[in-house]
Amino acid sequence: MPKVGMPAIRKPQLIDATMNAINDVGLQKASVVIISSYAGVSPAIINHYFGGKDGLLEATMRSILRQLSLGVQHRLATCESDDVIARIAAIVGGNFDPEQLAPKVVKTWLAFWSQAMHQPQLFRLQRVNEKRLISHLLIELKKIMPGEQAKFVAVSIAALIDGIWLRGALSPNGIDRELAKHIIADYLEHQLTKIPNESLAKNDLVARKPEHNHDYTQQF
Amino acid sequence: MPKVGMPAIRKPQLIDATMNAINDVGLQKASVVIISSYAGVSPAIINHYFGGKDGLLEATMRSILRQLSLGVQHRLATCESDDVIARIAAIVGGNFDPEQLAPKVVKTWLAFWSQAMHQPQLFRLQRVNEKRLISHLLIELKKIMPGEQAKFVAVSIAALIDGIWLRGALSPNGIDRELAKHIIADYLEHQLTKIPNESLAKNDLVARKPEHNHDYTQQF
DNA sequence: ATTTTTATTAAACGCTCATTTAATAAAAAC
DNA sequence: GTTTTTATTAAATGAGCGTTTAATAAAAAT
Repeated sequence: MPKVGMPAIRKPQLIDATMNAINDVGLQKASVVIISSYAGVSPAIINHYFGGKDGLLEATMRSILRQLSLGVQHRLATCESDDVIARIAAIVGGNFDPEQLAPKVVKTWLAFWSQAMHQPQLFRLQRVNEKRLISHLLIELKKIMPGEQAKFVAVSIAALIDGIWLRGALSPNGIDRELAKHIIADYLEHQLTKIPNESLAKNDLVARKPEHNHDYTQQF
Repeated sequence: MPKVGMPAIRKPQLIDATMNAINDVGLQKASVVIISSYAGVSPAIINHYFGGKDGLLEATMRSILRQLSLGVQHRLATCESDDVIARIAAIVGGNFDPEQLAPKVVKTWLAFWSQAMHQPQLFRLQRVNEKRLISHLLIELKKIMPGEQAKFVAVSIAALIDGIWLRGALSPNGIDRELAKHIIADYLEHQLTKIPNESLAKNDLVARKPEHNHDYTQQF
């Protein structure tokens, strides 16, 4: 008994309609009537495919997160595994992918970001995404600097990504991809001059003089 | 005919109730019934004092923004006007003031941040606040580095502030004030080593080798 | 060819929302 | 001390919400 429903069109169609509705009227006013009218179908069909409005919203967020993840993966795949700087640029570039910067995606992102604080399922998705970004950065940074510094730099770069993204989201001009990459590349370049000498020897990842006792990656 | 209504308690009381309601149930579910019950008054009184729910929300955001502005002003007032690093630390410190980091303030902030994209009045408030931060930073940075670099550093620090703030807002551990200050101080320290020599002479603010032709402060 | 399952909708349902109305009581003005 | 203004509420109002129901038609399975 095969379980594939014929119209595999409906789900993506409704997810896209959700983003367009949020783009136009905001999450607060994006009712099932409005969303389904964007998709040209009946409101009741949202329950049929997603079990309710909440299910549709969660699926929409998942869709955006998956797209982001794929973008980063693709870019990483084109880098040599020992070219750390290129790989960090790939991670950053993936987060500033044109598709991620489309107004409807940006507005949907931000809506969910604020919504996540009061909806456990969205909150979990958000956290997974945050941790993955930090984790990707840490893997690369630890190849070239002590663990403590790597954590510090990872949370700093993550903050820069989110901060530039957030500021751009509310700017009439949108997000300037090239400026974003420039700021972060510049930051990384400066941090590289700070690597203690003995860490440049292979396999030496011991942190020296840890100024904080924090686990930065837990903090964020 | 004096115009001062007696209960000047009501407005702040309702604004505080609004933040508490948003903290507990989120903006989406913070109805006038819920908010007014937090304040222990009738829902109708919101219309009396604020002309409607929108007026109350705008007043709440104004209240938070004014508090932020005052915090920065106070800290700046305790700095010598030529101690640029201390003054930037004051601006950063004001943005990470304990009062601004209270959960109810953080959640209200974030709710408005996402709401602002679809509500012109909130959007304007948001923009004014963003521009003021950049402006404060620029005034200080221009004292010690070329204009182009100052703009670049200003938007970078602003992005760090917002990014750290945003990431912390969604972290179970909240925002780590000291780590935030450390990251930004560290960033600034590195930028200071990059100042071209002739700019260290007094009154020389000419930008050299502008790599971008952007006006960064417009971009954000 | 008949049955069963899936896709879809229009309409109804019950609920909650923000706002208005009408009324009352206290305060201020005169 | 009477009038006017202000503060406050309970109740009514009407619109909009997400979801359910009942019905239909198409597709798949038998």
